[in-house]
Amino acid sequence: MSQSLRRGLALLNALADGARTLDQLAETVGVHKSTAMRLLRSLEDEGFVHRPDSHRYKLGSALFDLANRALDDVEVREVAREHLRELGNRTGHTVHLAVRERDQVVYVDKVDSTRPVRMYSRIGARAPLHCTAVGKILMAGVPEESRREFVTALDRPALTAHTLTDERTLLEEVRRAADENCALDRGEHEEFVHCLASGVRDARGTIVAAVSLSAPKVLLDFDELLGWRDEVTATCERISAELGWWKD
Amino acid sequence: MSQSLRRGLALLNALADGARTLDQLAETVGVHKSTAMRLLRSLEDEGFVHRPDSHRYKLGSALFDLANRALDDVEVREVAREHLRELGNRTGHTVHLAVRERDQVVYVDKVDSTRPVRMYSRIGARAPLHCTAVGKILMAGVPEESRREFVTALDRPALTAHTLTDERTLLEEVRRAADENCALDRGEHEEFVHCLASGVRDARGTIVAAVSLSAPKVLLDFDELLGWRDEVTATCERISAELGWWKD
DNA sequence: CCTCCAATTGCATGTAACGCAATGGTTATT
DNA sequence: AATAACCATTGCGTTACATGCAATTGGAGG
Repeated sequence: MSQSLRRGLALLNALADGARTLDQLAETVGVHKSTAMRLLRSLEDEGFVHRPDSHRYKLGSALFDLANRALDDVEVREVAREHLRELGNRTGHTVHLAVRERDQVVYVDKVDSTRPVRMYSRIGARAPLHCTAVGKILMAGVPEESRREFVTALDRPALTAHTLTDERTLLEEVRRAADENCALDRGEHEEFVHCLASGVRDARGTIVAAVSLSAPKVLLDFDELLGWRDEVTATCERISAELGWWKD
Repeated sequence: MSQSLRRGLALLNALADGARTLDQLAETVGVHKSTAMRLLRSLEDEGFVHRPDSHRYKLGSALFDLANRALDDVEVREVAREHLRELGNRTGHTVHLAVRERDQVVYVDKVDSTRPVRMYSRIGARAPLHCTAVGKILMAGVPEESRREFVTALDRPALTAHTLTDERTLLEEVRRAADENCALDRGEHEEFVHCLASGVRDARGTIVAAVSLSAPKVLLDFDELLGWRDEVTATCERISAELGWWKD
């Protein structure tokens, strides 16, 4: 179904990690190079692909444009921006804003750490729900009646030695996240990084985003991280308030 | 050629200004709704489209991801980042980093003005070459032998009363931009905004990007703008130096 | 319970996309 | 300078794929 569209998208994905030549692209996508060329031509006409010179293909600006317009569409982002910056300044650590998309976390904004040792992350990056602090918060936002089912259905691969793969334990963590509006990731996603997250609610009380503070363990030990807890939840409450939510 | 791919991309464009329903989308791209649905399904599978609920389609996170990875690929961006920030802090006005893509300017980074009156712009946005300061600089980067031809071939619509539509005048401006590494836009793109730009060179001496300072005329009169000229060119020289260029 | 609106599926048709192989242009190699 | 290697591009014949239609399902609201 929509073979050529899928192939076109595959080409874009292939281009995501740098410029490629036609043959390489044809190869990685698994089509004849003439086919690849015709697809690329369409992509180029629409500005999704750019050719700096005749035998190199790169991603084009239509993509930047689209993505940034789409990010504008994430209303919470604009509201949160200033608050995230402030949290970043106060703590000096990396701050993320994340939303849920199906069974994944999507980072929609971030404030970089001011410390020399920075984590690598990128707006638009995605991560699993089960092993991230933001993920736990966002799962806590799933209506209680379907939450169990949702968590059960989730793929829960162990990404580090600390990843919670057990359904019961994870459900318990999510419940706690829901109660306390605070969740943790103790190196469950990346061995040497831990995070603390809290949720943002809109006017209807639905959790629409999560804010997290992350740092390499070498820079910030666990107790210090917990020490920022109230700052993080307060930030979320301020954002929620701007979105029209009143804490009952 | 690649009809379905083109249609798929058209769907993405249609989604760029907000969530839409299936029928609306089918309508705007001019296909039967069953066709639209099948295309959307492919887009959704690949994460380019997201359905928050069953009858709304939005742009998906694959797009954010792709775009931000592509932006990482613009090497000059990373190098420039800090310098732009500094220029922004020093001047308090909006700073843009732009590259050329065919016959357009693409903004790849920006630092927002600290003033209450902000201009609206967005990373990934595109603009014409002939009526922007960055555009003139980037055209100055076109090799001299083909420059005339390039400028001539350009569409030069008048966007404001001040837009230079005349080929000779524009060529002259571009030549001056090349000589002085400085170009101006006196409300030629947006009536009430003026800009000053300068170029960034890579190790081979090629102009790979332009840095501009923009402000609404009400905030900054023309002489004040010119007063920042040396700051802007110095910023570009620092960036160029980091890219391995030595001024001869 | 019925109505309305939007999403979805099955099916028959024809076109649009495909792979192939040959050509043309540019850059490296001897 | 000649040749090899690489990459992009085009014409062509074939068929798989995408399409529009019309009927069906599913949900929201009265």
